[in-house]
Amino acid sequence: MISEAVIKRLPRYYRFIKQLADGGVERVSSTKIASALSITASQVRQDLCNFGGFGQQGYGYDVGKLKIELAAILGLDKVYDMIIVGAGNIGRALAGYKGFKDDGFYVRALFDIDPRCSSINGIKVYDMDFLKTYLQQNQVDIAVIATQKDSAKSVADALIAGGVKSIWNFAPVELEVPEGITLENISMSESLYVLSYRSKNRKN
Amino acid sequence: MISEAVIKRLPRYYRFIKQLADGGVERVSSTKIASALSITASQVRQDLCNFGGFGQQGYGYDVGKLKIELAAILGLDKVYDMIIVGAGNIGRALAGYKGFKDDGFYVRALFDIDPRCSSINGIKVYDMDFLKTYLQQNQVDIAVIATQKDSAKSVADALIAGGVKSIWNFAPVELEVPEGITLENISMSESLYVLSYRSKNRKN
DNA sequence: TAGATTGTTAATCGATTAACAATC
DNA sequence: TAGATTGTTAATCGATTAACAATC
Repeated sequence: MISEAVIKRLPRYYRFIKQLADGGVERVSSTKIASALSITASQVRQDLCNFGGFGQQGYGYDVGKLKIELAAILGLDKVYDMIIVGAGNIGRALAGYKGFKDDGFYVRALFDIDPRCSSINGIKVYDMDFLKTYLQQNQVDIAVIATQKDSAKSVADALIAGGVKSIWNFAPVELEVPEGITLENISMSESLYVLSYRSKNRKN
Repeated sequence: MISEAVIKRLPRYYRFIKQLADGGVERVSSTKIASALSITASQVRQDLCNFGGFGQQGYGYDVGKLKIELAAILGLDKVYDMIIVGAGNIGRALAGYKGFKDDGFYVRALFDIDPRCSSINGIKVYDMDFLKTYLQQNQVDIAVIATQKDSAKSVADALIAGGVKSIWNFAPVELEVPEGITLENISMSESLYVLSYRSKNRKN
C-alpha cells in the first residue's frame, strides 16, 4: 500500500521529469531530482522503488523511461472524459483552461442551473436538469464540482447516482462519498488560510 | 514549532467551527469535531493544545470563543490587501470571487501584459509595466500569481523586488523564494494527477 | 457528587533518512 | 578496473493515538 505522502509527491516527480525531457536531458540521478524538489535523494529512491526499479546502479534514471513509467503510475496514459458542474467563475475558468488536453483530460460538457450562454470555449453548457440524462447517455470519467457550497452536496449525490466514480471538488465543503468513489478536493480558502497563517508567523 | 500537518488541519477546524457558529451551536467536544473531519479526538485536542487550552474539562469547547481563537491563529482577524497578476481564466475567476472579502482579503488590482479591459468586477486592470510603480505607491500584503508558467518566475522576482512578502501561486511551477518570503501554492494539475492516480488504483 | 471531557504524558505507529552491498 | 549510483535494509525521527489524571 502506497502512503498518502508518496502519492502527493508523484505529480511533482512527473512534472520535473517532463521538464527535463522537454529540455532534452537524457539521464538524471536521485540526487538531482531531490535537489530540484528540495527533498532527500533517499526519499526519491525510496518512493520510486515502491513502484519497481526504474533506475540503474551507477547510471541513474533514464528520463524518457521514467517519464513514461510515472505517467503510467499516475494513470496519465489514457484519455478521461470530464464534465464540469457549475458555470460560474471557477467553472468557466476550468472550461477555458487549455492545458487539460495535454494530459488527456477532455472537458465534454458544462452544467449550470442557469445556463446563460449555450457554449463556453466550444464546450456546450446544459441546464442542470439535463445532467441525469446526460450521464445515462455519455461516458463520464471525472466530474468537476464548481458550484456554490450549498449545492455541492446534492450535485455530488446526483453525480454518484448517475454512475460517476471520480469527483474533483472545488466547492468549500467536506463531501462524504461512499466506498468506491474517488474524491479529490481543491480547497482555495484552506490554502489561503495557510498562507495567512504563515504570513502572520513569519519571522521578518 | 508547529508542524506542517497541524497547520494544514487548522483551516478545516476553522471551517467546521464557523459552520457550527452559523448554525447557532454553542458548545462542541473534541469527539464531535473529530468525527466531522474524520480524524481522532486525540488529534483534535493535541492540535488545539499547541496554541493553548481553549477548552474546559467536562464541558468541551465554546464555539464562539474557539472561532475567534482560530481566526486569530490563522491571521484572519485583520484585513489583507491583495493584487492578482495575470488576468487570464484563473485571474479573472479569482477577481470575481466574492468570498474573499468575508475573510478580510481585498483584491485591489489586477495586472496583465495585455489588459484588454480596464476593469473586471469593479477591480482595475493595469498593464504589467505599472506593477513596479504600483508596489511603490500601495500596500500589498498578498500577491496572487495567476500567469502562465513561463512568466511566473519573473513575476515572482518582480513582486519580491517590490517588497511583497506573501505570494499565492497558481502557476504550475516550483518557485524558489528567499527566506522571509511566504509562498503557498495551489497546484490544480497536481491535484488532478492525484485524482487520476486514485481513480486508477480504485478497487471497484 | 457523578459524569463528562479536557490537557498532557507516554506508547505506538509510520514516514523519513542513513548506510551500504549490489552492480552498472 | 574504478567511480557512480541504485535498490533496499536498518536506524532515526516525528506524528498520531491511547491513556488517564485533572477538573469543570
